[in-house]
Amino acid sequence: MRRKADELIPLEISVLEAALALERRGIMAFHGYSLAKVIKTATDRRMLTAHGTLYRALHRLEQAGLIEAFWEDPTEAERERRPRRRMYRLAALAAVALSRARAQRRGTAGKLASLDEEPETT
Amino acid sequence: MRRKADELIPLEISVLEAALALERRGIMAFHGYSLAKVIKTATDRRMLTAHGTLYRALHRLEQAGLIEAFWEDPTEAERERRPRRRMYRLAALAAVALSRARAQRRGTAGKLASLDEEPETT
DNA sequence: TGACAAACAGCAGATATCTGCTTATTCTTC
DNA sequence: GAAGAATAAGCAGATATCTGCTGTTTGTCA
Repeated sequence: MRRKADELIPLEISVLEAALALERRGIMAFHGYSLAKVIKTATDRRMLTAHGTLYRALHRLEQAGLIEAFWEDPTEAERERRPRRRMYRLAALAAVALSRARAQRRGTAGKLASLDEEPETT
Repeated sequence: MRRKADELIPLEISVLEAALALERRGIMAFHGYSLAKVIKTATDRRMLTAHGTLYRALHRLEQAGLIEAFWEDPTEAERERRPRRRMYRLAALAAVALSRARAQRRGTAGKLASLDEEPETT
């Protein structure tokens, strides 16, 4: 695909917008799997048939400095008897990058803003 | 199935024998997934189609005090980019229980002793 | 001996994350 | 405008552990 430096592709914009929406609801950290579920329901049909695409997008965003990653407290995962989550938080740069990206390609993404309404984010 | 108190069923015997064999090779701790791989190759045909059976057997053995469980160091899992393992170690009681069980039902299990030879235990 | 209850076996899938391979798309350069 | 290079998307499956449900086996008791 070869991208222009400093640009965001639709999936990345979607991730950032979803994170922003969560932040507005007071949820300051998210993880890949929850995002995948949100995206699957928000953008109806099959997307991310395998989750690899999403996780790779998260890695890219992390590398770009737009999100910050950290592993959740292992005792929490133990207590809830599930695999440990890698948590993400929006970085300060994200808002700027997002508005710039939105200005460039408007209308391409934005389907995930719908999670402003619904609860249920696990 | 309803079992007599203090008895071991074949799968449990297999697990303990596999653990004992590993111990003799100097490997003092094992985890469920590795055991599943060993069992799958040692007892040729399909066994443990789903791994649930094995994990439940491990829980039983833990409850019976024959193995001791602990979660591996999370930094290790991070470093190797894989889920955290729940490690098991034979308890002191295991040897006694095993020989008693072997005396009771001899010839029923024992297929896993073959891992005395092969390396490759991850 | 037959019925019942308890517990195991097997099936299916959830929870999370990650990687290798192939295919499709897009940018750049000529 | 076509070719070539880089990178994302999609497919498939590995790595680990766990749970709910159904079916099967076995010990016990009448």
